[in-house]
Amino acid sequence: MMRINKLTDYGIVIAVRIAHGEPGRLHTAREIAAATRVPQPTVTRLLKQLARSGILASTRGASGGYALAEPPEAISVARMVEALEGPIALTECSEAICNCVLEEDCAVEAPWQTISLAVRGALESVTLADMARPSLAPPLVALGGVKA
Amino acid sequence: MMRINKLTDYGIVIAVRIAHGEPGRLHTAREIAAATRVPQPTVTRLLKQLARSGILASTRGASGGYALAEPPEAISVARMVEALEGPIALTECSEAICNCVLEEDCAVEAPWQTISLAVRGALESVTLADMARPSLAPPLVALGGVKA
DNA sequence: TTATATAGGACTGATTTAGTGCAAATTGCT
DNA sequence: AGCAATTTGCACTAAATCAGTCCTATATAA
Repeated sequence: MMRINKLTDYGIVIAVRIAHGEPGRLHTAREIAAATRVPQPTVTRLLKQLARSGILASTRGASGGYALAEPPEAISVARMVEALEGPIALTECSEAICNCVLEEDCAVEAPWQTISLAVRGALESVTLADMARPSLAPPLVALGGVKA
Repeated sequence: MMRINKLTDYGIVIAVRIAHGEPGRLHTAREIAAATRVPQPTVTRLLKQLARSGILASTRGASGGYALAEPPEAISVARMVEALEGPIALTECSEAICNCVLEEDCAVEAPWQTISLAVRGALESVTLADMARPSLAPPLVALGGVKA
């Protein structure tokens, strides 16, 4: 396991979808729901969240919609993950305040912070542009929905 | 968020606890529960799991208990995480078979695999020995339970 | 044979996550 | 001015996962 949650995954798929279009174009929640097959209320929620954290720019009213607020090269996966599910911290102890009531063995804390930083680095180094451009990555067979 | 679950965290704290003692010594579930303040049934469960995956060696019967099956330098955090919560995969798509029913935008898959590998590398590079030796890490202030 | 431990599984309650729904605010078009 | 399309912001429900417990069987030392 050890996974980011499904909503975050969807959120990124949605952002990738928007990145695919021409830069300035506006995308409505409905359009994206249809294209990604993610249920519309969920799409709506994710778009709001991404807009609130400055990754997407929203335009209200009729013929409104969402567009990227910055070029896709400037948006890291780390930023999207943080926008969608909060600070990247693998254990409770790697966050600011340690609530754990374990013994002094909780000196385990420091290594965890090191690990969290490394993970963060990994997420930081991949951008929305990388995600949107499928086959620049090594031949890893990117077929969705093929079952067996 | 994006965290490993509490049980995995406990499991590692438990392993660290065992690593602290003299190499060959046996530790019972009860002893470890008392030392770590993790409820005993939970400790029992985690010890079993760690033993089954070969990280701990168990001795049954009276005066039995658990010990590390290998030197702490040989046991990576990645291995413990995998023992406790299965393969490290950030999204469903980064596992062997992709079940996602999204559109072809699921080319997102390949970058995720890259990221998963990086994360795995981070977890791989820290060993139980590192975790057990608190202050070799930079001065990151390792105080457990301090609230405000 | 008895007390102490691990082994393995089934079960339950609590927490989190995924998904839905609705009323308000904003804007373009007629 | 009024209507339709669209985002905004919350509140709510159902489902999945997680944390924790318990029970029975097996092994070993004394």
